[in-house]
Amino acid sequence: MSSDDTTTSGEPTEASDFLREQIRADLSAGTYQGRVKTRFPPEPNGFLHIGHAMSICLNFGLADEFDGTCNLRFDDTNPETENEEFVRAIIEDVEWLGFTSDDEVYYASNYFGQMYQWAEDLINKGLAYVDDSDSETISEMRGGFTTPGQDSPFRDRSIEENLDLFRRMRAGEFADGERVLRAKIDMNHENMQMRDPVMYRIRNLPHHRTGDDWPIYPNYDWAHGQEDAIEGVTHSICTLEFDNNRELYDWYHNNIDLPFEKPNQWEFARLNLTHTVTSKRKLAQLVEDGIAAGWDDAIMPTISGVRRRGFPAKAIRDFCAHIGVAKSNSVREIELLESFVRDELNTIAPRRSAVLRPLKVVIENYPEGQVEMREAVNHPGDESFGTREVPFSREIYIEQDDFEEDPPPKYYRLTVGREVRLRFGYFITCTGLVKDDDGNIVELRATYDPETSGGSAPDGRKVKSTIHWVSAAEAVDATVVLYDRLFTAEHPTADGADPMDSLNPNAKEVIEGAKLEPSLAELPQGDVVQFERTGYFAHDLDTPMLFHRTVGLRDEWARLQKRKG
RNA sequence: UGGCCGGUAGUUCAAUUGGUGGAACGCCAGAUUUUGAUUCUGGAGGUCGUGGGUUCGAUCCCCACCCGGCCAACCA
Repeated sequence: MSSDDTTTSGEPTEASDFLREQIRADLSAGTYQGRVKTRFPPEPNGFLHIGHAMSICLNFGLADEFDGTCNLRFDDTNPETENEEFVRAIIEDVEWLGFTSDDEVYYASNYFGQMYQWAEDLINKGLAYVDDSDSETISEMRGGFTTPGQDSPFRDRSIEENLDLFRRMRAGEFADGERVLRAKIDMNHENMQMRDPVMYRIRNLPHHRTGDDWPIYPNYDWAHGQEDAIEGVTHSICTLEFDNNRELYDWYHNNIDLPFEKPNQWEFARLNLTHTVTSKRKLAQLVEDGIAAGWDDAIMPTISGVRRRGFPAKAIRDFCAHIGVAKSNSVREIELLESFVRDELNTIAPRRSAVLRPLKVVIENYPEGQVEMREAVNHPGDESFGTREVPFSREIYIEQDDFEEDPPPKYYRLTVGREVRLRFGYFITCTGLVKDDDGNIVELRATYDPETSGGSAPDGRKVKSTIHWVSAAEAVDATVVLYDRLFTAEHPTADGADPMDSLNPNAKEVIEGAKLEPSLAELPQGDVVQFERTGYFAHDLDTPMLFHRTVGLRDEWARLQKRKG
């Protein structure tokens, strides 16, 4: 696999951090004969979330920068939770992020045979034994941080007996949980990971790739480092919480015959975001509880979710490059990610007109039945986007927010007696309003000034604001979904809190009957455009005329209102 | 409670490794603007966790303490 060449664009200066320093040091010292090989090793037990993007960009990015390679490898060692659907989704997400699989995809399950062989080697060296204890007993005998562990009564079995028992485990003679294979290290080690860790457990369960071939499955520590070694990985980069596992990682390597030089494990801080959770278990719960329609619902902080929502892959890559690799636990502000999304979308998204909450305006001095085409620029900052024509007529819709019967101070938009500019249209003056029996404003009356067709008045008079609109008869209807932060708590899991307690009931607002300019009926699904003045919107991947607001525009007026309380 | 990792603007990270601390986002103000957007300019904002020590000089080295994270699954 390799990344496309846009990955490192926008980062002209070579980044420097403890990982890159290390790689440069290894390179100049001639370690691994100048090879650099990394890997991204997801377990296929859920969809990738935004936190994984960091690891993906790091591993593939590093390989790219140092002329190395990066393997996409599925750490599929637990048949209880894994499946093919997750494998497919993960491959799709990695590719979408910009890292194409022009090479093969790797699977830990392909190495079960080799791992088994190495396990027998360890037994033969007297460094592994079969333990008949149940899991509670093993746990109790492991001791605690300040109390030593106790040797299992099965710890000193003969090599022959261990070999026989292990082969029978492999042959499927035992029930789940009946026996395990353990490394024989030190039951009084200060690092708990080293107190005779379990290498294999019995699970009489079909595996999505190996079927019923194996009744025993390797545990993480026994599997991971060996997978790295088999693939010739040089720099095995994982998150901080595996720090304690590094000693074990090394121990295994030091006690088996490696096909390549010993890989090294390095830890960096996982990416956490405010107001979101990045735990597969919690994400799975959102799906199970029906809060999300699926792992790829636009409300989800998964890669597939934010893709549906309209986040550009480049924005995510730039975001990851910007925050870099840290060695301390950190939580990034979701606003920072959004600012990268906004920044990217600002340069690539064509502008369109759409009225989310329509209020009809009848322009009384405009001829009935007449429709004229107005030229609108597709991007005010980039002429190459060209122009398009939008229909204008006597009856239009404007945003409900753009009219106030009793305007607060500094409100520049429409009110009775005030003149504003219609974007790409004329100046109009509101002359009156129509209310229903309940006192709701249902329609506005206005007049337009034909002299202002060019966007300004010949007499030089100014207007304070420009509002967007859509011609009523030609408008197309759409459903628009607005999103707010998923969790109201900044740190939803802080102090052991249940994130579900701070789930934002207003995280999703569905607006039916939005009025869009006609050209939007032809917008390809998946495309993202800017609805002028209201934000960036993605045309849903599956449902036509369903739009997700990717992110809003910066809104000075809203900020002003909020500040006033 | 033992081991390991970490503590630098509001926030998250930098600082070529002993020579009076930078960026981004956020915030504030101004300019431009047919999006209250974009763009541009400027500004506020720091007892480098605390206390000692070494040194001409410490964010950096040493010691102690405080705070946060991870580790006692047959999950990864």
